[in-house]
Amino acid sequence: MLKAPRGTQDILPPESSQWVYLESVLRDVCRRYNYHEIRTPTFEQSELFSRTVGEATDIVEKEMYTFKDKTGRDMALRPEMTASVARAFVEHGMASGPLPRKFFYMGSMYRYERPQAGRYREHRQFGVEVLGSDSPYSDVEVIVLAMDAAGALGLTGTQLVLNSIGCPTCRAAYRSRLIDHLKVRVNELCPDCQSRLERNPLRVLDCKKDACKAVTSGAPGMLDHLCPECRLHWGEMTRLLAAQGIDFTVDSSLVRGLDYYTRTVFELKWPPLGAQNAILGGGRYDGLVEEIGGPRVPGVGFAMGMERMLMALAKGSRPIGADAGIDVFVIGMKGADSLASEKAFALVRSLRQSGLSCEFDPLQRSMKAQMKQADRANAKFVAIIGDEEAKNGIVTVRCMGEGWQKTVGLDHVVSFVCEEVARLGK
RNA sequence: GUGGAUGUAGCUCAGACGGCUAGAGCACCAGGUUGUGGCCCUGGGGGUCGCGGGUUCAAGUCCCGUCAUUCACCCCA
Repeated sequence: MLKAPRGTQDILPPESSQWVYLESVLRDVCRRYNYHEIRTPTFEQSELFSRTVGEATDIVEKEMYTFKDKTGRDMALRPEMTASVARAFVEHGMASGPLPRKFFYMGSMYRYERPQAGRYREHRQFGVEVLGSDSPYSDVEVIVLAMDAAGALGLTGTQLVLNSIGCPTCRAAYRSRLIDHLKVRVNELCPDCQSRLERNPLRVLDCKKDACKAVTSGAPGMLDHLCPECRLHWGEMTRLLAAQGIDFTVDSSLVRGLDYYTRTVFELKWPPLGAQNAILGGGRYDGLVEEIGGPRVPGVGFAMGMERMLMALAKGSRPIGADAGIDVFVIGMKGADSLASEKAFALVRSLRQSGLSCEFDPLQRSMKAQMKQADRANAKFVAIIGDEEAKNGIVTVRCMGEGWQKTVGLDHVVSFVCEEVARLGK
């Protein structure tokens, strides 16, 4: 049997309505923050990601879905969105327009990983990007946007974790200092960390192995080695966050897995989710636009794992997205001729054109069977047209909730039902 | 990529030591009411027991492989 590829999933009704709900809440938050939607291609030249995300990162090294197109160009399904947004920003000369530009996006990302709960090969992200502002206010704006989005969705119990990884200059200095410190006891580190030592020493800091923790416990912290500019930015940003009443914890071991980050990095965690408990993550990327050949334009943003958010909402606070029922179910009884059925079908269309949600049974089953469907569809009203009604130009209207029914002339049944639906709605 | 657990109907699950036509609840369809839902009763449809090998007179049950899901590592959203 044919199955959906590993790590992918079908989103079926009624769960799909939860996605619609999630998307609508996020869009409304973005409207209030004046962020505008950007849509970019699902695949890009592979080079875009190897240059920005980083040649030596797991994402580029072993998780990208790459392929050659018919002319032999190296392409990749996008593993993340920030590089694409930056590319579009440069390609369309937005740097010479008003700055900053503020974008949001929603879409599928692709990474060849071992699937587990909260981690998929195709997953959907919502995210925002601000390009053209190096102000700590922008860092704080995207963070409070994230917090407000979580709040608007009713998610409680999240933890905001922050760190600064400095700029290329102070990070390089810190890096060699850290390597020097770790080298002294290199043989006490786990094999993973030994190989990480030269490639990505910051990662050694958040290794969970006790042996490594012992070695790193006295290690210097990045925050103590920021250059004056980075230290100022960090200080301002944390001060502004605190002034907004945002609780956060500083975690000097927080390192993001993409090379383009500078200064601020953060994650919003929701512990009950288990191993994959970061609902969203992001940070500042002041060198990214330049890296892809654009001007010096700073940026900051985050990405939210939408599946993870839905998992958290389902597991936590309150259920969402219950589908409301339909307004009217029209029953057309199959009689000696098809007159009643056809009149019923015409009525369905009129009701729909008038703005009501309406359903009928194309299989023209028995009255009982159709009543059952109406009940299952959670219909407020049932309109019945059988031989008698068709002949006399009338319709029997039944209110499912209140139990009554009456006959109404076919020519004013639409307005009658509209009024009744409005009455129930109050 | 590494390790553990799991895989029987659309869904949730039963199927002691291998042994007749593989079951239940829910869902679905029909009938009980010749034109009236929710409750109830009766009946019905639906399963290559994830897939492929092997052991055996006999495999849903045991063995191997494989695919998928899941938990953790890793990584990240």
